[in-house]
Formats: sequence, structure tokens, C-alpha cells
Amino acid sequence: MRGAEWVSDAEAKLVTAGRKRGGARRAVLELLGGETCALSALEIEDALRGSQGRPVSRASVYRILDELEQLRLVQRVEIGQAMVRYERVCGQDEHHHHLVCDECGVVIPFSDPALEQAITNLSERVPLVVSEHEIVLHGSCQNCAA
Amino acid sequence: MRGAEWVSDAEAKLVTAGRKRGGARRAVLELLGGETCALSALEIEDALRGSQGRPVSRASVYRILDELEQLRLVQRVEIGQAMVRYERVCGQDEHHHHLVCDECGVVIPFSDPALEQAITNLSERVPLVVSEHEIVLHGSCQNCAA
DNA sequence: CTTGTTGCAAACGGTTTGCATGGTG
DNA sequence: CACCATGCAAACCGTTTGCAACAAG
Repeated sequence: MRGAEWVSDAEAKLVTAGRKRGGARRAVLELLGGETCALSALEIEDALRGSQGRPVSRASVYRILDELEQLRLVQRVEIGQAMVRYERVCGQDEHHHHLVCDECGVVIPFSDPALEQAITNLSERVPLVVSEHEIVLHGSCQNCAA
Repeated sequence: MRGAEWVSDAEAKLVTAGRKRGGARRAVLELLGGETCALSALEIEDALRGSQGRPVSRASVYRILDELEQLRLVQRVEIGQAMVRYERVCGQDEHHHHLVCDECGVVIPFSDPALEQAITNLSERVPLVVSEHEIVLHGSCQNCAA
């Protein structure tokens, strides 16, 4: 799913859910539509306060992300670093996980079919009705390990 | 590795690292030695303030966990819930990951050789020198799903 | 006695909330 | 004009830090 597509899909779902259209929310949606990997609320606030889009108050950023999460339009990504990150939810084809460099903090997405298969198999033998899974590999990125 | 064994191993490593023996640290070590799964700093503080062991100030709990992490005696477990958890590091044989019920918050350990194998294979094809990995399955536990 | 250890209270930083204002339908 | 959306500032809560009193070797 491309970004623009995701944005219009999200706006439609919001209206269906009985929400009105506000400028702050549109700005957040458009920023997330242009990203494929995870951003923190504070990074979103900064990006919007900068050149991309229009400024949105911190409280609104959190409230909007919360709404979007409940509608399953974005998902939380918790990779440590003392803060939550959010990324847009796309089709299965774009499902991915994250590599985190513990030295510089950079976050890199990856995907691996064999791993997904192992998770799928596992999910059926576990005492939990699994709705999501998260995999994080920690280490040193190519710059930092050099 | 049993708990008592881990505690004495940890104390030896601390002395080797030039640390002195203090009562607060011993209390934290003994509590962690009796647990196999992850606790948060606040849970540790509460447990020690209760019947188990002796009270330890919050700052000391955090400082001690930090020391133990640097010596690789405990490891951080970040499964969301807005706080970090810690658990003792044992041999490979006890390596495990976590199931989290998003409704009641309960944390259940599990292990799966096929998954570990997939992670090991993956680690070599990724642009990161991988030092650790973390896998969290979210969903509803048997109580909450019923 | 020298140096690590601990407790207390204050500082921090990400996140949430209360309340008044403003915009949408 | 009813109700959602937004901004601002204050409250929250897990975590960290400064500092002074203490204890181990």
C-alpha cells in the first residue's frame, strides 16, 4: 500500500468512525503516509514544526496517534530507547521488523519469511491468542562496528 | 543455572570488578535469584519493601540493576507497558522470550528452538553485528480470551 | 582512611489530562 | 449550534542525578 493510498483510506475510516476532519490530524496523517518506518511522537512533533506540514501541539500528536492505533491504522513499535514509536499499518506484503544499533540508535527495517513462518507455527502452540508479534535485533550497525 | 548458583556467581563477578559488598545489592541479588522471569524496578522495590529481603531505596535499585546489566548478569526486557523489566541471565538452555497479554498485562515466558534457529540464520544476513534479540508475542491470555 | 555504597529529594523527559477555545458538519 | 478537535499548561510516572552520610576493605 502506498502512502497516499493509506492516507485516504485512513481518512475514510475516521469519518466512518464519526470523527470530523481537523487540520492537525491531516498533517499527522500526511507525515506518516510519507514514512514507511517507525517515528516517535516527539519526532513527529518536530517534523511538523519544521518544514513538513504545519505545527501540531504535542498533546494533539499523542491523541491522534492514540486514535489511529485504536482504529488499527498505525501500530506501536516498542524497541526500547525509552519511548514508543509508531508506524502505519500496511498490507502483509510490507510487514517488517527492526534492527536497532545500541550505539547510535539508528533503526533499520527488515523482513524474513522464514522467521515469519516460525512465528506462525509457534503461535498455534502457545497459551495465548496471538494478535501481534514484535522482533527486535540489537547490535552495532555497520558504521558503529567499524 | 539455579538461582543460588547465579547469586554466588554474580557476587564473585562483582568482587572481581572491584565492587564492595553492600546490603542493598545483596537483597536485590537474592530476589532476582529466586525469579526466572522479568521484573520491573518498581516491582523489585515493592517486593523488597514487603516481606522479601530488606527495603532498598528506589535509586539504589536502579543503580544496582544498571551495574548488573553492564556485567551481563541481568538483561533488560522491553515488552512495552511503559517500563523496563530485568531478568537474570542464565545459560543458553534457559534462553527464552515472552508472551504478553495486552488485557491484563501478565507476562509468560516461552522458548522455541525453531524460532531461535531462524534468528540465528537471519543474524548472518543482516547489516548489523547482532548481539541480542528480543521476541514478544502480544495477544489475550487464556483467562482474558475466555 | 580511602573508596565504593546507599538514601533522600530534586531534577528529567516522555506521556497524559483538564480546561477553555476554535472549527466542522 | 452541538460536538469534535486543538492548544496550552500543569500533572503524572518511571527513571536519573546531586549530594551528604555510611560502610567495606
